[in-house]
Amino acid sequence: MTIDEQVEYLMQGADFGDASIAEAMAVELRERLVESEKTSRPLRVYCGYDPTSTDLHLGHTVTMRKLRQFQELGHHVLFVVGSFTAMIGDPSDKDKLRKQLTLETVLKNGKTYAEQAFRILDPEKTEVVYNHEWLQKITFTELIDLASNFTVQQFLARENFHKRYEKSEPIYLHEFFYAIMQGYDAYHLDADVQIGGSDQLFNIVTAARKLMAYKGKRPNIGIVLSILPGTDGEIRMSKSLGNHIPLNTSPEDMYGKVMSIPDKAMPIYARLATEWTPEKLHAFENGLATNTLHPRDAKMRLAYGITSVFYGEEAAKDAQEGFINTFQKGNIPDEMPEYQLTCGDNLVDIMVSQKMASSRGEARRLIDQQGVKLDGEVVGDMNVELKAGQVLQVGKRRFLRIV
RNA sequence: GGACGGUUACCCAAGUGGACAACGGGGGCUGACUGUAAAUCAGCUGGCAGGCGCCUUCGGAGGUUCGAAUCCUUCACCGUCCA
Repeated sequence: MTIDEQVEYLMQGADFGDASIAEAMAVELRERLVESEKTSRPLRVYCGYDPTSTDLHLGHTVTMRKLRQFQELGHHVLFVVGSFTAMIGDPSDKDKLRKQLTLETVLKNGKTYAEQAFRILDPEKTEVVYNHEWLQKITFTELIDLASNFTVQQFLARENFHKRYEKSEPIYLHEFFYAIMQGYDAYHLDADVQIGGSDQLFNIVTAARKLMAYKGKRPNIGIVLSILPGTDGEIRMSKSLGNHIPLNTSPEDMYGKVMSIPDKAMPIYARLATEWTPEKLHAFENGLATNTLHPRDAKMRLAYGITSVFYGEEAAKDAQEGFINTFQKGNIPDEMPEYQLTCGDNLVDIMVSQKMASSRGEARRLIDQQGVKLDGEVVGDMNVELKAGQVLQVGKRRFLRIV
């Protein structure tokens, strides 16, 4: 790739919310790539992850994939586990205060984080570091020195603080330190580039650059990426909102979940969650925009693309075939859980015990709503006799073979 | 330390003595339709129960009342402001 192509590739999916910042960052990135090539010094690319939970989802992989792109181009990645910052709680992604965690929890979570991250990152070119190792040692004197570079107004200008301030909601003093800590990470690690979601714009571009400059280092370049929306297509993907696509799931489930996103979310998923090249991406977007690509086929391509990243081509293909067979043709899937019928079992009980309904009331409701089928026939009577060999279907996607 | 406000189901949010298992929205589920688990439309969404019956729920614990999410007491947590 030429340098210009590299810049395009690396800036793909970026969203600074302001064209002039985007332009400035692209220019700086270009300069540094040129420099790196000349001196054969790989760039140090930093992204921090606060391990507040253990299960990664597709949203977390957006920045990881960006790191991966840098690795492909020969650069060095610093995977920072926010072992200290997670204890403070980043105010960026919420308009509410996040609860603080213990170091023990954070370290444990961090470990599983890094493990899952290596599905995407190249371990050879990744350095995993924990920021409590240096942040914990900062003295009050140093902190005051750092803090004196910022004004309260700068922080209040930031949207999420501003909103809370307007609504008279609490803003804790320690939340201001979060940005300073993140900036200190970049300084401490000699980062050339820092990756983050667009909620990190302030931390990366304002705080870190300012702090690095103050400490006599060259400010890092920020690459601020769009936020991946959840399966609802609206709000950022998050486990607590229940709109996430987990990494630890089956290929079928991942494929299906991608198929369930709204049509309008397809372009952003393609941009942020696939490994597609800029050309492939453009073709996809153009196809959708000009209606030459059928939305259903587009989404299938997307689901396939995303699933194959995590499970490989084979599994993605199987998942796709299963999807076509079951949902498009309405056939019964090849594989499904089995249930050993015993004398006296009735339908409602089985549905509950096999987790096809969360309560007997719900099971009845599903039957009433004609959502339950036996061998393809709608069940009208909840006292039907079950026989071995039958296939029980609840809704569109829950199946059980009676044995 | 003082003044005031809050705590409702998965989430947001109504409800200020009875008709409240609790408005509305989101989410989830089911159905119709379709282009897919998209969009749209309709229904469902505490538990138990083969009828309209019972049980648990509105921060916790007590109390008043025939009757409370609603009133009183007290405790806990959260918040804003003043000092």
